[in-house]
Amino acid sequence: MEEVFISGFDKFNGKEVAIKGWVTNRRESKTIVFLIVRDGTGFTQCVVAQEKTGDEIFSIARQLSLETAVVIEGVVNRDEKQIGGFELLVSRLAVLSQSENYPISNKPHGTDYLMDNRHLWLRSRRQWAIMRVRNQLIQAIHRYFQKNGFIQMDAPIFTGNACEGTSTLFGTDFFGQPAYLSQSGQLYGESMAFAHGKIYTFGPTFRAEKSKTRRHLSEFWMIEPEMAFYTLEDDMELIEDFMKNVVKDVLTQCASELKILERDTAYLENGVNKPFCRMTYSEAVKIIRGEKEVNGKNSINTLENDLKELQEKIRKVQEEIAERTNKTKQSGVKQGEISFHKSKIDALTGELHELEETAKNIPQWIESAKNFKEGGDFGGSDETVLTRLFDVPVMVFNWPHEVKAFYMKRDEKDSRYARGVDVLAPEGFGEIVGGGERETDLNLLIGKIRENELPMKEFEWYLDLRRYGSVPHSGFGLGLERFVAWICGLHHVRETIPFPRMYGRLFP
RNA sequence: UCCCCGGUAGCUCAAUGGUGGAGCGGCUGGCUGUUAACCAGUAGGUUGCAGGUUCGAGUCCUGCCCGGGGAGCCA
Repeated sequence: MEEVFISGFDKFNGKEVAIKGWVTNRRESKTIVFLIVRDGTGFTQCVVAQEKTGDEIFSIARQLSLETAVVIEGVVNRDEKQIGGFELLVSRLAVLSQSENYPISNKPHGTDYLMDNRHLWLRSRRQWAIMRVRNQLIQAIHRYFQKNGFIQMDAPIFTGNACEGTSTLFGTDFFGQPAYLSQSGQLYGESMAFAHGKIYTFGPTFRAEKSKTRRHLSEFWMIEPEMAFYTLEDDMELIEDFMKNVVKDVLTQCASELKILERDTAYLENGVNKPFCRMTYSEAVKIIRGEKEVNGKNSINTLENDLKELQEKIRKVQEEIAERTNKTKQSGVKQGEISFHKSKIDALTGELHELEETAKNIPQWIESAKNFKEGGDFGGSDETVLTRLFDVPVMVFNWPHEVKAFYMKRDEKDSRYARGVDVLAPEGFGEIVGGGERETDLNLLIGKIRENELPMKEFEWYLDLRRYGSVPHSGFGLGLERFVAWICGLHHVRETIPFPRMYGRLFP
């Protein structure tokens, strides 16, 4: 008997095989039991018919509880209606390990509950699909850089100084001296690029801000390429080519996972096929404020329309809830129907809360957009306002130098600006890449370090890069989890990493 | 740190200041090639914690804890 994986069923149609896995769902009737079994590589329906297996195996199948580990033998049968396109007609079945009262059912759960059970939640279908997309994206990133002559060289995680001097860092004790968990490998990346030309780091990064938003984690993975002899323009070319390639890679390799996630891939395909939008910070500010139109669309009007549409949607959802509530109260309604309406109402209530939350925010976003002061950094809402007008990622470059890190190169044509670039993903996902050209002038750098009141001594090694063969160079940082969230169309980055570490969450 | 919302059965949610409910899940039985299966029965509660107002508090007030969303900060 050949032992196979569910992912390889297509090679065994009509043949008898064995699989090992876990029962994720069971539907039973008098003479037939349907099991949904997962083996890590996929999910499949196993059909246990009493007349085929005999009474003993059939009665075992009837009593299988969720997440019981099993070994099953049966014939692979093509059936397009089933998940994965196949099912297994069971001939024999044995329990490897019984599971009782599994905490996660096929019914809706709240996020807090699911996060408390993250170690088990990872088994469920959506989470399984997300992790496979994450894996594919990581592989695609490595493939891209390795193919294009980049060397992976990782930066240290313990650092003696607060790199950019801005973020709140996690403090720790390094054999008696204060040390911090790295918030960026940026400065180390530069020195490695001067040794190897083109490098990238790929590692964990830590931020201690008490941020509670859908875009923040305390511990996340960042990819930071750094290239010698690259200008800002070269950097932007690379970012776009890189993003197009890895997104395309994931779209083709993870089509079935994205289908499980019910991801509408239109914007992702745009990202692959259409050129990204590029604009200067000053242009972006005009657009955000509504002073400049994009393809006939004005930011403020667009938002106001969004709000109207949202309010209309809220009204409809409220109506539907009222309607369904009425139906459950009418006499002579069957239990099943009541139950059906109940679950619909619960889902709608959740949807309503989210819609109301957004509706509450939009007026604030409009205000903030109208009153945006030139010279400031974009907030999350400004990013949404701007990207709402585009169906491709937007690259904003030449930022006011005050809002960017001290190492960002000053624009030679206009010293108010620094040669930084942020890439904003469409569909409200916001900034997923931040990068730019680095300052090459030793004295300008020293001035910036003083201006930011950073400890000069700690940066001496970094300044050496300008003393010994300083050349133009650029790089960028990509937030892996934000990228995964965009590709999967997820509401929150916490689902993009196996065990998220965020404000208020250290377990499991 | 600040602003808004929430905390009721294992889970998801109801309950004009007046006897705490439903669905799911569990258990028992029944029915059907089922797709979050269905039907009947059954068990299940210190309403986040502490105090206050009231004849009476899940509901009102104060403080605290926890969670969600947003601001700030950022990828």
